[in-house]
Amino acid sequence: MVLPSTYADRNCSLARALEVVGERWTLLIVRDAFYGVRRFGDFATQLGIPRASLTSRLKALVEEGVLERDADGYQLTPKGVALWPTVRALMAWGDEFYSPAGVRRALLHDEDGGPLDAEGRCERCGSVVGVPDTRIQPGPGFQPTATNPDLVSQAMNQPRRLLDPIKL
Amino acid sequence: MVLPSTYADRNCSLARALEVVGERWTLLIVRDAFYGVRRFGDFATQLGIPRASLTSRLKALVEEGVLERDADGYQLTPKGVALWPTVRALMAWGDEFYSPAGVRRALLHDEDGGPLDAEGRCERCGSVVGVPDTRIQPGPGFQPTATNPDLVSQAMNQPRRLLDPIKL
DNA sequence: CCGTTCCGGTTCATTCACTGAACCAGACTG
DNA sequence: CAGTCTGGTTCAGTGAATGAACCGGAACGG
Repeated sequence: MVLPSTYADRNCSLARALEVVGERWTLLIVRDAFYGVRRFGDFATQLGIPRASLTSRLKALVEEGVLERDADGYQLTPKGVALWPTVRALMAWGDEFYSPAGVRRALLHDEDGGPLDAEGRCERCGSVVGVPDTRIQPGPGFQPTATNPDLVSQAMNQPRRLLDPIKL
Repeated sequence: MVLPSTYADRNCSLARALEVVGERWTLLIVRDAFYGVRRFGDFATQLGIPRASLTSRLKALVEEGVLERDADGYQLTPKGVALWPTVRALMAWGDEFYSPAGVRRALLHDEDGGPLDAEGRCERCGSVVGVPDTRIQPGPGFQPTATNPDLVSQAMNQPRRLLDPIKL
């Protein structure tokens, strides 16, 4: 089962979408890609995913056109970037019900620093903020890891714009 | 593994959310609950999920407070209803990239019949439409099944409001 | 009463995928 | 040319998903 293969209901776009991004790890890989992770080894260390699983997931995502591969590694295609509302909605749900101290990662409009509302609109200037103009940074619910984190995580925890490639 | 147990990154709300709704079938069960499915047997026949898997998923969702069980079966809690933006975003993504003929299920404001935009706002009256006021019905990309579908699917394919229990 | 059906499961053997550790090959580096 | 970094592949062990069969209580039906 490269993909979770045919869910029965052919009329459900949700089922179709889940065949692509519904497997364990897949959406976390996509999230890392939004954070600017590009290289195989960086995905592996940051997620703690077995390398064999990572290979299989990356291959599937490239075949589906969610990621594309170039000399620098893997990055999101427009189709992959279109998954942002999904990722944002799930993160918001997780923050709401599993992070009593507040959001772990805050989303801001990079140009004016205004916070984004639930629909991804800047509360300061009112415009709909595109993915590359979105800044992500630790929020009140952020918990610094006791053990010193790997370099990739350190880079990811700095305020940064989405899709900006991580340089080490 | 009742839940996909600890993804490494404790600072990611997405990982936390996926521990709850990230397993195969789980989000489809939640979707069916939005459609008004309540009974064990109805979930089983509509999804084609193995009954043992269904038992395990329903139990996990009840334990997590996403569903609650009563005499009529299972239904969404407020925490479960809060998953609607996630489900909507994934359905929209699936429609956009895997349904060339148009959306398979259209979302409308039940009161005035106006279509909903990407953020769940009624394009006719402009108000943000709550989940119980959302009507769902077959859209242009809907494909009637060749084989005659089960009664549950038949009921689900009629225009109906979300959360309205299915009566057979 | 007794038999039947419906419903919501459980049990169990099989299959399949995920895991983690080890291995490997090409590119670059000193 | 030896060593290391990167991006994998291989493989055995384990645990979860699958599907078919079984089960027990409640609600009919005669």
